[in-house]
Amino acid sequence: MARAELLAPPGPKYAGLERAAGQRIEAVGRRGKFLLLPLSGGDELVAHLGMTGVIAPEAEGAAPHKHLRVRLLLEGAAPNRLTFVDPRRFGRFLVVRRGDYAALPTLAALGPEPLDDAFTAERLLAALARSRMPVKAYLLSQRPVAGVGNIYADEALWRAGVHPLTPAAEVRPEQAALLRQAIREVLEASIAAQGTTLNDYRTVYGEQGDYVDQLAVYGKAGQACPRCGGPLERLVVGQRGTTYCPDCQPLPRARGARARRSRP
DNA sequence: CGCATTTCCTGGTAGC
DNA sequence: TGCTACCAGGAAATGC
Repeated sequence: MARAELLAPPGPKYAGLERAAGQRIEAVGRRGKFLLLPLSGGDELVAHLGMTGVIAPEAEGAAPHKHLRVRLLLEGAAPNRLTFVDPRRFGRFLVVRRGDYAALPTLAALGPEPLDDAFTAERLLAALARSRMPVKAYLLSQRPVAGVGNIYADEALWRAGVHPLTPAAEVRPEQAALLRQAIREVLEASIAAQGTTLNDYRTVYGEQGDYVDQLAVYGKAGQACPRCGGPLERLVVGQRGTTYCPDCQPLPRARGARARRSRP
């Protein structure tokens, strides 16, 4: 590419872009929610869309987007300008030495790809055994498995019948197997539907994702559980809004808890 | 090191 | 209409 232009205030989210000039984009890869584009000079462009980021070609002759943060000037015939637009600036778009993820600790410690064969029930169980966090919060950390965000965590936990507050280390082996399968099914179905468009998300072709029509619980507190018909409830887990079915996703009785007699 | 808390950001919406 | 207040959340920074 000829150059990477930074249109946002400089900062760690947009580090190293000046080094991209003159390097060829050699591939387009992905790990979890991170896009990885190795560059010919030994660097790597790392992008994360956050919640509202969009990577798309820039229309000829149009005014720059209000929230344009980065513009890549590519060589060759138009369309040869690729933009990163990100209203809320939760996204990242930076250049690092290839494979050097010191500035991206979540990427450095990312769990297995959910659709890889390596993501087995046994591996998930072993990962969960290492944490005392609520299972949902631990899933969101990206460490037991890559790529599961707030929407898909709620959907998968509901499918597996696992309460989001279950301590990760107390998830039973059979629950881990159900959860692993549920994560894979939810992600595969969402990919087939081109993702979940709540407000902003668009595919690279500008299309909305239709998985929103298949959501069972996310954002549906107070509505009927599709499985049992009871009311879905809302919690906050790991600072994130969480919807679940109290009947289909029972919290296991705390280990070592004493039986307590209610006052007559 | 593990985990809880705080921070970053803007658009949308509720309430007055 | 215009104002304030608040909420949404992925990952990093900070604080124990």
